[in-house]
Amino acid sequence: MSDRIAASKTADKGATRADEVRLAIEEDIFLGRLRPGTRLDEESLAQRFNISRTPIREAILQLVHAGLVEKQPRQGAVVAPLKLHRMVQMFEVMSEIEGLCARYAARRMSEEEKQALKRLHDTSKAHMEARELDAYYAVNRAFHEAVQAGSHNEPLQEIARGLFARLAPYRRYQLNHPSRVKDSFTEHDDVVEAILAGDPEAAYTAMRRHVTIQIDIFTEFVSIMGGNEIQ
Amino acid sequence: MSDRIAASKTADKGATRADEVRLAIEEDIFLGRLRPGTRLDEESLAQRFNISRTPIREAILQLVHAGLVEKQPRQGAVVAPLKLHRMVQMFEVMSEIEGLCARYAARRMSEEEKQALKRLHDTSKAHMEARELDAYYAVNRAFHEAVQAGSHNEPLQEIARGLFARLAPYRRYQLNHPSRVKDSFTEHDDVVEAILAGDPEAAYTAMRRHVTIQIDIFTEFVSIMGGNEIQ
DNA sequence: GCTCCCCTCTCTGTATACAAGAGATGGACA
DNA sequence: TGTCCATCTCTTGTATACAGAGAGGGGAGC
Repeated sequence: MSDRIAASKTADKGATRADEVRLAIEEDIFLGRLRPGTRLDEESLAQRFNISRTPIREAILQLVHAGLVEKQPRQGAVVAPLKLHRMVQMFEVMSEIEGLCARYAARRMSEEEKQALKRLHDTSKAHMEARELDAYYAVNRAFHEAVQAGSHNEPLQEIARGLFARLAPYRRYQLNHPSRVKDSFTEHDDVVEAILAGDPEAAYTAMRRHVTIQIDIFTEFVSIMGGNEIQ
Repeated sequence: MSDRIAASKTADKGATRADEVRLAIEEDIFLGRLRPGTRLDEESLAQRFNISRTPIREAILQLVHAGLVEKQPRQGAVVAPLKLHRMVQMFEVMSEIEGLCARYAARRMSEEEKQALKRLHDTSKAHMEARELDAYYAVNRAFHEAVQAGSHNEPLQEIARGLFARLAPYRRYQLNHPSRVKDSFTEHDDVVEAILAGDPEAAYTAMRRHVTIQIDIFTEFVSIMGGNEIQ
């Protein structure tokens, strides 16, 4: 399994082993190979990546501060087992943060940025109509990132990215919902229209509603699954 | 200088050396003993705290992820030298985040929390009238933290704390401004009134304005100092 | 005299060895 | 048979040793 590092896409020149390990574990969490609650044993990880425990520890620390992993002194690290009420709170914040991004984007996006956003949106329409779920999901993410970048506020983007990363492990449950893709597209439509028109409040409202709806879907999913801790 | 760790206030049972070092460096940054741009040499720090480089490295990593320190692979760590435009962006986000906290607080604070907030506010009034600047500053921080806690949204509080930590090194410039304390108190007054009355939008507006004013003061300070990078 | 290249030296990144705490396990006693 | 305590083991935290990358200085060439 030590080929994992070599397989890492981001072979940055200056990157350290710790960075590579972090990316690999991050991906494992995102893709569900490492599920919330899973113990991260330093020694096993060291063997898996064929390196010493030192860079493993650094990688885990980075993940702890990204909120993806929890760690108690002398008691090891586990993939963050999100409590339901905390997830709802995170979605709540996410809706405000993304709404804020949209508001700023409506005011600050250049004409080029607006056209790029429009193109992304059109691409997603094609994927929707072709029922290409994975592709739609990918473009959906790019769409949100474009709006975040359009805010022209780096700290805000960092916050949005951080929240997205922490919610990502759970997001895969969402687009399975029947007709969700079509609704999602319609909501995006409102956002794009408001941003292109340069209407900050409409953009804020549209984006905030779009993300808020995800909370409903998520809680619905959870109520079906039962339990107040998702593992 | 190795007594620094022993002198640490938070002698938590489970805390590691790395945590203690992090707290110590954090305090140095907040109090201006370590100024933005200062190089953090692992070996010197290890000698200063009389421990090995390993926990020092972990502490630095934690500070990097808190945004207080910047680090390039193989080129060491420096206390984050904030660019002016980034600082303004951070204040911009901070005003929205704190406004959001106030909005939620107006809806969600219990009667006990509201009374505690009122008491804090009364205390700060006493300090203002007695012209006790440091005491006012301390209570001011407690006031903001109380509102944040009143939001009953942990991720939101974490974001607010993170931004506060990153802005703290520069905040000391602010309350020196003539009559700032009195204005600050008046603005707090509006916030308290709105929260006690349970008026979310008024609370949001009042808090947002309170923080936004700090941007003006800050940019004024910078324009006096000149330069677009603060060291 | 200036510039460019190479060497050296310092500091970071990684490996490995050691220490210490937390949980598990087994035995003894009630 | 159940519970409590001691010990033991396993994992994490820390120290130290080693390796390798960058930066800086000195010398050679132009």
